Amino acid sequence: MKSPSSFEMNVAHDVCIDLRATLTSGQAFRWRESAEGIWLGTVERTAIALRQSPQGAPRRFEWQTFPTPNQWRVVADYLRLEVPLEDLYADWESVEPSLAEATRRFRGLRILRQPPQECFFAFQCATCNTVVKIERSVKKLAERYGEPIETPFGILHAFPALDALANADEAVLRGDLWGYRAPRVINLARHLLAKPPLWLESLREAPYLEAKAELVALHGIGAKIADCICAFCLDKDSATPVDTHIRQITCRLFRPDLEGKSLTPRVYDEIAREWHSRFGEYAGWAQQYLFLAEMQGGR
DNA sequence: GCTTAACCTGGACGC
DNA sequence: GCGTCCAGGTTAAGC
Repeated sequence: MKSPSSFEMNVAHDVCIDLRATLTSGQAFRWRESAEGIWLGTVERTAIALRQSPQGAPRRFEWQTFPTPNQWRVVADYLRLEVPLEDLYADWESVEPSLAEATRRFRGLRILRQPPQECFFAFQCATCNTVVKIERSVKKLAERYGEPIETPFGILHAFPALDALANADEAVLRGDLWGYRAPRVINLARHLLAKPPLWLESLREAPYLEAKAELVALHGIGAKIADCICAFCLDKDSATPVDTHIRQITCRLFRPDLEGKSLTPRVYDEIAREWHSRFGEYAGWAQQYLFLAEMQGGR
């Protein structure tokens, strides 16, 4: 691995962001931190290096892109820097004081605008799985089928193209920790190939419920995965994926009456409506703070 | 409209 | 060392 000093980092000022919280909050699975405290990841065919500076400061960070340098738009778009986070905190805390502790702890946590295809397939892996294993599976998938991207830190891999996934070997995928999800990935890639080009991307323009309905119509995608895709790559800021953790948080904070009830479609919708009625247009962002607090416990 | 079982697999846990 | 359980769900069948 070459020294990271062989290139120059740009500096972004006056931006409310916490890179660690954002990149490790369970929305994206392929970011890794180098020994120098630089976060490395890819967006389509661009590799990105990010570093919080100075250590822990939430209003300034360093960045660079590879192989084409200085692609600020790619970075700003991915991190959704256009969203005025600090205005949202005030709104949320006025309606729900219980959020104040999480917004203080994870100040600068942002929802990402990921490449839709990577987000779509990464969350196929999330069913009955652990975050550590999801990360490992998605990494293996990219390394096996994705295009290499050269960086000063070594080779990173773009997320695989649709036709590579459609033609993937099921036995190989199963061996790469995808297990019973392997045939689902291949079938979904073939379904997407049969759609008009950029169909997934076009859902960014659709209203939330319409986009979700399109996703749920695909075999293998239920309400939770559809909401993850809507929230983490399709700009649906009010989408609130209801998983086992969110269900527990909701019962504890807002709806003790739902304790012990199965997560049927009716209960799922009821929980989602609860978050939307409290936090409105950016309910998915508010939810992410309490989700991360839950995942990290009292640390 | 709800419950249940099946679907891979690795790590945590109890014994 | 071994057995059991569980983990960011989805689907289909049975009631």
